[in-house]
Amino acid sequence: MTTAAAIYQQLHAAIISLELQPGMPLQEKVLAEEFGVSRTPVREALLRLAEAGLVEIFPQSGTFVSRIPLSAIPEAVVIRKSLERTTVERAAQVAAAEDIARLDAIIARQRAHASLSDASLFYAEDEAFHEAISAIAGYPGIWTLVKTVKLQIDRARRLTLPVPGRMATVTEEHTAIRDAIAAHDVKSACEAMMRHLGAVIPDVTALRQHHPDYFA
Amino acid sequence: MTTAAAIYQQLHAAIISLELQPGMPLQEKVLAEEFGVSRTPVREALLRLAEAGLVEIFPQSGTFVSRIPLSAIPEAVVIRKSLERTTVERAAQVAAAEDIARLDAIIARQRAHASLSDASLFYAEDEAFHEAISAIAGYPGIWTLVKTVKLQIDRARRLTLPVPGRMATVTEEHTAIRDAIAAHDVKSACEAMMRHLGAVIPDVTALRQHHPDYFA
DNA sequence: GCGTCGAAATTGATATACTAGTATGACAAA
DNA sequence: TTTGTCATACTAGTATATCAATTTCGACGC
Repeated sequence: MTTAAAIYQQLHAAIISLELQPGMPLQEKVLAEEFGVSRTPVREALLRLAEAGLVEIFPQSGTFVSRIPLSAIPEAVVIRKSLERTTVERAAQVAAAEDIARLDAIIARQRAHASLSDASLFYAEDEAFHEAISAIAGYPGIWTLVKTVKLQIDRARRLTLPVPGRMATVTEEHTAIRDAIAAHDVKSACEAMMRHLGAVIPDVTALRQHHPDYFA
Repeated sequence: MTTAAAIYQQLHAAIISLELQPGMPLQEKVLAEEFGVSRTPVREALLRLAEAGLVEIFPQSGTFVSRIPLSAIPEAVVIRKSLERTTVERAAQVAAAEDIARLDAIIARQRAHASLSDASLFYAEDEAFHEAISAIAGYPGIWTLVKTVKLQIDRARRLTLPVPGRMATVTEEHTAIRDAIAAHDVKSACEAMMRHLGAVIPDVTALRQHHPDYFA
């Protein structure tokens, strides 16, 4: 992998995890020194991050970690629902036994991580579940698209307090989706997915009070 | 606008219009000389094009105009249908009189361009129509997303022979969508849009015969 | 308090050079 | 003839130094 790609990944992860706070300045020169490389790969990484909406570049002025665009979050949720409705409906139509087995394996790992309260591993399996449904539907590119769209939602969610028992709730919702797919019940698969995605919308107003300068 | 952005736009247009043929090599050095700039802005433009899937960069080897990924086109159509179903349904719910007027204005211009057989202006208004629906629905970002997804579809369509009377057909389909939105008839608005988008799928097998080396 | 000027800072772009993979073709060996 | 190896040329990736263009911001004078 190239140096630029590595820097992109590191900055990407740091911004998503809020390790780099929204609004924080990012200077090419400083980053280049920190990473021990020249400005060139740093620039490439920042340009890609700007396209993803994770940093904002103001020419001849400065580069900053983007503030979370609260106004765009409802639209992002709508887009995600639209796309994942498509994948789950198709998956419910075409899923084979081995596909269900894959989903079961993911849910099982999720349960294990939930019982150990390992949020990071749990989150990874959550993503794997949705990605698997996209793959089962035969539309793997849709998950790629969803990932880019859900970026800002995830950042906002990181700011919400962890709700006790939420991992268990998510696992139950996943199980409901899995059951509907296994039963080839398109309608209830769709409904279960909509319930699941509807529950993930962060409480915008509360966030704004606690972290006023994190949002645009 | 920056030099890099200008170069990006020029290359983007040239690739979409097939002026730059799929598979054609693009050398940073050569492009830099042609545009009369240094390698840096050319690189930035190529990197953005690579993210959009319009060029393929093979490190330490070469950069090429991407071949059209025929296998990805069905998925792109599914994604577009999914997203535009969402916008048209919402638009049918919330459209005001002035919104309908905007659609009418676009359709009127389209009719004019069709009667003069000006394909390029007609195409621009076609895009404006879908963009307007996205805006009316309150989800302008969805059109941005659709634009990126439909890139490869558009390239493939450029290779198909112009069908006589297609402009008239498209205008009729747009009118049907407009009427359903004006009537706040969500169901038939959706159906009209699906008919419209279903008619745009290029004939993949025929293309492959005529331009075998344009596809991946 | 307000407007203006100018220095400092930052990204944008250039030029050059070097590194490290990759493709190519010639050539030798089987 | 086929196969494997090697030398070569070529390309993108990175480094470095420098200048340009623009914005930011504080000092200064009014």
